[in-house]
Amino acid sequence: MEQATRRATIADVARAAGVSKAAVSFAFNTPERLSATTVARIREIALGLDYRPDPVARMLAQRRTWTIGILTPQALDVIFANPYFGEFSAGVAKAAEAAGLAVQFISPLHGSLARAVDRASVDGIIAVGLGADHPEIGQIRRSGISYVLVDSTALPDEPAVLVDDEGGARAAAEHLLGLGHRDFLVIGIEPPSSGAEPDPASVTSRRLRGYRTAAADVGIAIQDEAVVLGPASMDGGIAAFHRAWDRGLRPTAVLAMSDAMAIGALRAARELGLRVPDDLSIVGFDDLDVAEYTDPPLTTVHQPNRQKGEEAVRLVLDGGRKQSSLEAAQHQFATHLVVRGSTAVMSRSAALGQAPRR
Amino acid sequence: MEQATRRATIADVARAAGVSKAAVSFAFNTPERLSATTVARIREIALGLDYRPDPVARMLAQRRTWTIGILTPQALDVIFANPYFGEFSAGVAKAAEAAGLAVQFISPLHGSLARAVDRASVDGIIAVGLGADHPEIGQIRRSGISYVLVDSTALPDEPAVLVDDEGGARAAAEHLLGLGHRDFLVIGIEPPSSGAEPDPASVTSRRLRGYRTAAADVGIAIQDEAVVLGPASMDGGIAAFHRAWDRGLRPTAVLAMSDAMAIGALRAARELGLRVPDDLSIVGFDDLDVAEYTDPPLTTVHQPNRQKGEEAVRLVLDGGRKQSSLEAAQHQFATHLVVRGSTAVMSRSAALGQAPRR
DNA sequence: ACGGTCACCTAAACCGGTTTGCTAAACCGC
DNA sequence: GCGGTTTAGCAAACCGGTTTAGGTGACCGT
Repeated sequence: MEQATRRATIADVARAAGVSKAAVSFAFNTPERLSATTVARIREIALGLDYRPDPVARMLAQRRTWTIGILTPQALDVIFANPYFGEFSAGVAKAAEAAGLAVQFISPLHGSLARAVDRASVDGIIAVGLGADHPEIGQIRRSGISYVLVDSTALPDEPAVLVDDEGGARAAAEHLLGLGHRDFLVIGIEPPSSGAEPDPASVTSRRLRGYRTAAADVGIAIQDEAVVLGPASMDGGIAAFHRAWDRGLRPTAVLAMSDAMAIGALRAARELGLRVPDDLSIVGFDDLDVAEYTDPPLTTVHQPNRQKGEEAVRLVLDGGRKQSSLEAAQHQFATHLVVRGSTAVMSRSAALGQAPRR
Repeated sequence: MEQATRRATIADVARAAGVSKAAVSFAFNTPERLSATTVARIREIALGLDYRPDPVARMLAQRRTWTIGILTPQALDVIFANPYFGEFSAGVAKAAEAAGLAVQFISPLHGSLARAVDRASVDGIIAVGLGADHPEIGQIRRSGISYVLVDSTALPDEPAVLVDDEGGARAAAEHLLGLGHRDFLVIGIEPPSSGAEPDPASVTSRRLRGYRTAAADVGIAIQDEAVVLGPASMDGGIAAFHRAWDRGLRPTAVLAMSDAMAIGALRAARELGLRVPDDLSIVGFDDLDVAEYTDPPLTTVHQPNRQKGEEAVRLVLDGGRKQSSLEAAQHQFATHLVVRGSTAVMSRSAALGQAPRR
C-alpha cells in the first residue's frame, strides 16, 4: 500500500511554470486573482505534469476535511447486517453528495470507539444509536465538532433526529390486541455494551414503553420474562426466538423492534413448524424495503429511514442549529402502522399450544 | 460546521511540559526513546490539556491516511438501494476494522467520479463494478495507489476479485430449462453510464453469456428483445418487468441478474395477477440474506458477498500482489444454484398466457 | 516628473504533526 | 582521568498545500 511513483506537487508545477506556489494555488482556487493567460499557462503545465492537489495537505491548510462521519457503537459488519442501516446510510449519502461531502464510517477501532473518534478526520458526526450519556458523545461535545444524535434521546438542547418510537410501538401492540392476542413475545434490540443496565432513553426502552402502555390499557402486563434481546439482524431474530421458545414461552404474537429481527423470527417460527400468521402473528418495526416481499409480507411500523439520514446531514451542516433560531434543532418524525400479511386474528390452534401464564 | 474551541496542539503540550514538540511526539509514538518519567509527565500534561493529535496533520506527515475507499460508479443512494452492496460492504468493513483502517465511500461528486477520486484521501481503493477500461481506473492506475477491481473483468495482470458469473448464470438457466421453460425474460443490470455500448466484460454481459450458453445447448436462443435492463434495485426490477410486459412479452420464467431485481419482479408479477411460481418462475443472482425470506423464497445463484469484500481488502493491503509471488492476484470465487420456492415446472396456464414467438 | 491606482504576482508564514541528525551529559572499563 | 559508548532530548527540516501581507511595474492624470 505504498505510493509507487511520487506525484507532482504544487512546487513542481510552480517551478515548471516559473511562478510561485501561491500562483498555482490561485490558478485553481481563485483564478480571478491572476491574469487569464497566466491561469491558462499554469493549468496547462499542471495538466502535463498530471498534477492533482494532495487532498490531505489541503485539509490541513483549510482545516476542513469535507467529510462527514457516521458513528456507530458496533462493528460495521454487524451494523450492515441490518438493512435498516443501509437505508439510513443511503439517505445520509444522498444529502452528503448533494453538499459535496464524502462519507466515512466510524466504528470501534480495536474495540475502542473513543480511539476511532480520535482518529477520524471529519467535519461533522452523525451518531446513530448512542445514548446521550455515552462517554464518546461527551468527547465529541467537548471537541467542538458539529454533531447530531440519531435514534437516541438527546439532551433538550442537543441536535437530534428522532422518531415517535413510543407511538409506533403502541400502534403495533394495539393492532395485535385488537386481533385478540394476549400472549406476547417482545424481541428487542440489545444495547451495544451488553453489560450496562438498560438505558431508559434507548430505542429499546422507548418502544417497550409503547408496547406496555397499549397492553396496560386493556389491563394486561408484559412481563420482563417475555422480553428477549439480541443484535438487530436476522440472525439475532432467529436466535432470540429460539431462546424464548427453549425457555418455554409459547406466545401467540411477536412484537419485534426491528424488521430484520422480525424476519428472523419468521424464519425461526417456520423452523419450529409454526405457520405465520395462522399460529403466530408477527409485527416488526422499520418498514424496510423488503418488508413488502417477505413470506408472508410483514406487518410493521413505518418510519422514514432514508429521510432520517437526509435530515441528519442537514442538521449537522447547520452546525446542529436551525438557521432561523438559536435553539437546538431536534427533528422528530411520525410513525405509522402498515398492516400486511404477518398478523391475523388469534386462532384456537395457537392458543392450544400456549404455555400457562405465570 | 466550524470548530468552536481551538484544540490543544502538540506545541501547547510541549510548552506546558517544558519539552520539545519532538518529545511529545515520541511520548506517544515511540516512548522507548524517552525516559519513563518524562513519558509519564508528558502524557499527564497532555491528558490535562485534553490533547488529541490532529489526524489530518498526522496523515500529511506520515503520508498514510489509514483509510480505504470503496469506489462506486453510481450515486451512493442508488448503490445502497441494493442489499448486495450492504453485504459486500460488511465484508470490507470487517476486514478493514481488523487491519485498523477506516472505510470511506467514494462516489461521483457533482456527477464526476474523477473529481471524487482526486478529492479522496485513501491509501487504497476498492473499485466495484467499474470496467477495466473505465477512464477512472486509468487515473487510479497512474496515481500509483493500490487498488483492486471487483465485479469487472480486469486486465490479466491486475488485482481483482471475481466470481464465476458465467457458470452461475448457466446453472440458473439450466435449472429453468430442466423444468420445461422455454420463454425467458432476462432482467439485467444497467451499466452506470447508460449511453455506452455494452461492455463485453461487464457483469451483465458475462451472466447473459451464461444464460445464452445454456439455452443454446438445448437449441433455443434468447433474443435481445427478451433482455431488459435497469438499475440493480427492487424498484429497478419492478420497472423492468412492467416494461417487458407492456412490450407484450409473456415469459414463463425470469432470469434476473440480481436478487434485488428478482424481488422487484416478484412484486411486479403479483401486481399483474401472476402467481409465482405457478404462473411464472423467477431465479435471481446473489443469494442475499433476505432471499430465504421472500414470498415465495427465492431460487437464486449463490455468491459469497461478504467474503468478496474481505478478500478485496486483503488484496489491496498486499498492494494488489500476492505475497508469495509477483503475479497480480486475481481471486475468483465459485457460484452455485440454490433452489427454493420461486421456480416450478412450467404449467399449462402459464403457457396459455404466453405471447406468440417471433 | 511625480504621487496614486490598479493589476498581477511573490515571499513567507502557517496548518499540526513526524522524523532526522546531532549534542550534551551520564556511564563505562581500564 | 580518559576515550568510547549510551541515553535523553532538542532543533530544524519536512509533508504539500493555503493565505496574508506586501512588492513591482504599468498606466494615469496633472
